[in-house]
Amino acid sequence: MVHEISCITSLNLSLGCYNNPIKHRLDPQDHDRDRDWERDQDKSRQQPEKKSVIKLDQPLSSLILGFGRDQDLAKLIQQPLPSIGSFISSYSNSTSAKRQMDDSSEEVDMAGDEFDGGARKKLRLTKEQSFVLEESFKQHTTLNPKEKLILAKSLNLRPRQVEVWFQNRRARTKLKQNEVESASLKKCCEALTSDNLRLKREIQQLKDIKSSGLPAHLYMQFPAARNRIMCPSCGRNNSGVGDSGVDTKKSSKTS
DNA sequence: GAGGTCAATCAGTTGG
DNA sequence: CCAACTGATTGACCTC
Repeated sequence: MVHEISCITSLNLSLGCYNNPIKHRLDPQDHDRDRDWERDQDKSRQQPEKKSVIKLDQPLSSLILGFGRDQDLAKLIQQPLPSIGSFISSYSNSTSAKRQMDDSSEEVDMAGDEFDGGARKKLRLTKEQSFVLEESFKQHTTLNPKEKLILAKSLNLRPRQVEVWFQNRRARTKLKQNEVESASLKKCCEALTSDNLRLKREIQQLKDIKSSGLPAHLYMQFPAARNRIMCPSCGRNNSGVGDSGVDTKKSSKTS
């Protein structure tokens, strides 16, 4: 399988997001936390990048190799892969996103054009960034501070963004899991309800037969009396309940 | 109190 | 156009 990822990095904003003039409600703690990181990034933010096409026979396979905790993550920043070097997330709006897809050959300097008209633009992680985050998440659903920093640095993201990604990922994984669980519980409940209904009908049927005055050896030939009933909790099959409601299999054993 | 996670929510983007 | 997805924020709570 060949993954072809087109990176129109000239259209991406190389982490200029930190100057976002209208980034509202920024957590002051996060700001402090990320300040040092931003200073580091300022240096590497300058070089404009050209469009590059990355072909991955095995998508970033070298990254998957043993994502241990710190040491393995540390390998990320040492990766010579061009894709790692060009992990540049972008703030996109519908127009810029379209431009990225439709007009990929044209170089547009977006560095000073992150927000037009005061509209908030949303960061979209690149495929590569998402991929690495996903792989990392598969290994560990939480990050320690060191891992967070390493991952952030390797992906050209703020530590806070990595943190938020993991938070959201955990929340949404849990949500999906709950949906699956509730669906299966609903199915189970429906099955039990219909089973309960059937059993009630059978009991009524047996009562009717019994009240008709037929001898036991005759009415036991009716389906309702012969049916084997499976206990939903233990999964054991019980013989049809007679008028006493006693498990006939058990009673025959004991007698 | 610092630093972490989680739940709830908002809001921009995307795809049908 | 709308539902789904997803990045981001906020506040509550927990642990050390």
